[in-house]
Amino acid sequence: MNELLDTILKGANLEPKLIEEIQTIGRLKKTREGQTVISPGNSSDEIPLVLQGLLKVMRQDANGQEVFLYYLEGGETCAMSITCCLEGKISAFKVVAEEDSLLWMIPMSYIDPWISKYQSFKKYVFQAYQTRFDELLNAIDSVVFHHMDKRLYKYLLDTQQATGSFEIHKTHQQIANELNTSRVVISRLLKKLEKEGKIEQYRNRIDIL
DNA sequence: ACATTAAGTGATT
DNA sequence: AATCACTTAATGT
Repeated sequence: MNELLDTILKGANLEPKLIEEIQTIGRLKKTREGQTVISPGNSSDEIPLVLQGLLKVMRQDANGQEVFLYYLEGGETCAMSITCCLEGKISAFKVVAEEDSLLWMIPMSYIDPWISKYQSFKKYVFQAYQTRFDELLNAIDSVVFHHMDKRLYKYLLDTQQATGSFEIHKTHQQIANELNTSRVVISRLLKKLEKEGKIEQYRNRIDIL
């Protein structure tokens, strides 16, 4: 029934037996743009694997302040939520659909057994984790050294990469919220990027050159 | 034409 | 880099 899932699993170098298990055990979930997939607190007992579309992973603090962390694209799964669920802890992450997306939801309870049972799954998880870890280190650097300009530019490039479009349809205010800064700062930095010839600006829209 | 929302700017901390 | 106060520009009704 699901060719998408098929091609994604085949591309991930997983054992045929595991692929079978994933196909029989998971369930398909459709999310509309803007819909929350995982929110901190209500510990969902399922891990999303992105089949199609785009998920946005954010960190949320006690005051409800949100910071953009990274995107999850097709074939990717949330390494954070996997490690969280292994520890039985509630995730402090929020995952929101950035576009209408198709997800394959896998019950948490299967994750741990699969890791011990399947070498390929262990590799898959660790690889996902490694990638995120490297990214987070970079993110920390940017925050600590107050490089908002670099953070912003990286955010733009990430968005372009993830959506596959050179047009970003967001307001300065929305971007400011994602990076946890003020609109004024974003406006100024975008202006700078525009002067440097890296972007073009319109209302509700930024083009990456 | 008027109201609303988005974006630009100078001054200040 | 953040905030304030204010201006200008774009859009909706």
